[in-house]
Amino acid sequence: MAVRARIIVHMDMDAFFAAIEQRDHPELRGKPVIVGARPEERGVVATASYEARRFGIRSAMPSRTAAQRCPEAIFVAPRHDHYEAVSRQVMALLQRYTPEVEPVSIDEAFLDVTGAAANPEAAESLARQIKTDLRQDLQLTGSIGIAPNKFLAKLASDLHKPDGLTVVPTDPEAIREFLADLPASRIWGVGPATAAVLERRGMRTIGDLQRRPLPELIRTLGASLGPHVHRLAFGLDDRPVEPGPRPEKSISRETTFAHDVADRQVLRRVLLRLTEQVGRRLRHAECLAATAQVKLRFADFHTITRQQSLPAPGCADRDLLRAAGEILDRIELAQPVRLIGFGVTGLCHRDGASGGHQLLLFESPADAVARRNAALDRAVDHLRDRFGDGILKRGRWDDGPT
DNA sequence: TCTGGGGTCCTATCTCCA
DNA sequence: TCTGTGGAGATAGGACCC
Repeated sequence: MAVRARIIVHMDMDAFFAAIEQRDHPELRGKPVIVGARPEERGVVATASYEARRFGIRSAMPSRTAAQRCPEAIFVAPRHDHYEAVSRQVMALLQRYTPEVEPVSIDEAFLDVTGAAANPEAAESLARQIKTDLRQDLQLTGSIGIAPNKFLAKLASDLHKPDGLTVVPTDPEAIREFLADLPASRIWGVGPATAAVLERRGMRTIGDLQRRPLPELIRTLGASLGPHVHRLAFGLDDRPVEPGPRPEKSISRETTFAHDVADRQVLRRVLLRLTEQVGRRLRHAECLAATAQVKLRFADFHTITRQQSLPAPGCADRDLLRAAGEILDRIELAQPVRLIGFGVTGLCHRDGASGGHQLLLFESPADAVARRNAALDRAVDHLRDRFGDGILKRGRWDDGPT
C-alpha cells in the first residue's frame, strides 16, 4: 500500500509583538508602531508594524536608524511576558485542529494535519478556519503555508504576508520549479556568510544549487551543510513535526551598556545580577547546570566567551557566582566592554534532588551547608517572585543576599 | 546604519587519559 | 620510564534563527 504524502501546515503570526500592541491599544491602530529599544538607547527594532515597514523599517535595525527613517514612528517597550501569554493562546487555538502542533518560536508553529485533512484541499479549508478563529478569538492575523514538508511549508507561509495562505504543489517537478527562482538564502541554514560563499562560486538562486552535483556542494559547504542544502534545494525534507515544547538546553542573560565600561568592579556588579537571574530561571525550570559561561563584547564589537565546568551539576546562586567570578577574573580587559552576559549549559532535570543536592541519610557538613543555601535561594526566589527583583540585594559577591 | 537578546547547532582545537 | 596514539570531553568561536 502506498504511503500517503504528509500535509504540513506552517503558521506564522504577522508582526506579532506590534499587532498585539495595536490590538491592546486602539490609538496605535493604523500607525507606524515599533516594538523595541527607544531611539536614544543602544538597541534595535524587535518588530515593526506593517505601517512602519513601509518606511523600510525591519527587525534588527538599530532603533536610531528606524527613527531617522520614520520620525513619526511610535516606539513601544516590549512586554515579553504578555507576548508569551498570547503565544500560549495561539498554540492552544491550533491544538483544536490537531494534537500534532510543534511550536517553533513565540510566533510560529508547524502542524502535521495528515490525519486531520484527507487531502491538500481539505487542509486549505482547515487553514482558512484557523485564520478565521485567530481573527475572531484573538483579533490577530497569521500567514499560513501548506506543503508536503516543513521546509516548503515555512517557505510558503512567508510568500504572501501579511494574512496570506499559500499552497505548495506536491509534484516534485512543480516543487523544483517553485524553488528555482528564489535566492539561495531562502534555504534554512543559509545565512549571510554561507550565501556569500555560494555567490562567490556562482550560486545565487536555488535553481543554481539544483544544477550543481552533491560533491561540489560538499566541497564548498562541508560534509554537514553541503548535503543539507542539496536536499532542501530540491524541496526534500523528512523531518517530522515534533509536538510539545522543546526541552531547554541552555539559559542565559546578557545586557548591553549605554556606555562602554572599563571598570572591573562595575562589570562584577552587573555580572552578579545576571547570574542571579539565570540561577532563578534555572531553579524555576527545576534544572541543574553542568557548565557556566561568561560572554563579553568589547568596544570594537569583538566578542569572546569563556566557560568552565561546575564542580558538580548545580543551580545554587553561590556556585554560579563563584564560577562567574573566577571566569571574569581570568579575562584580560584590553579595551572597554559594551556587553556582558552569563549563561549555563549542560542542563539536566533535577529529578528527586533537593536544591541540587540529594538528601542523605547521614548528612556531611558540606551537604548541610549546600542544603541551607538551596533553602535560602528558594526563599529569595519566592520573595522576588512576589515583590520584584529590587526587594533583596546581595551584600558582597560571595555573600548570601541581605 | 553601527550593529539586542536568547537561543541551537556545528566545527576546530586542546587536554587528559588509557 | 618514556613515547606515540586515539578517543572523549572541555573549550571557544562561528553561523544561523526568531
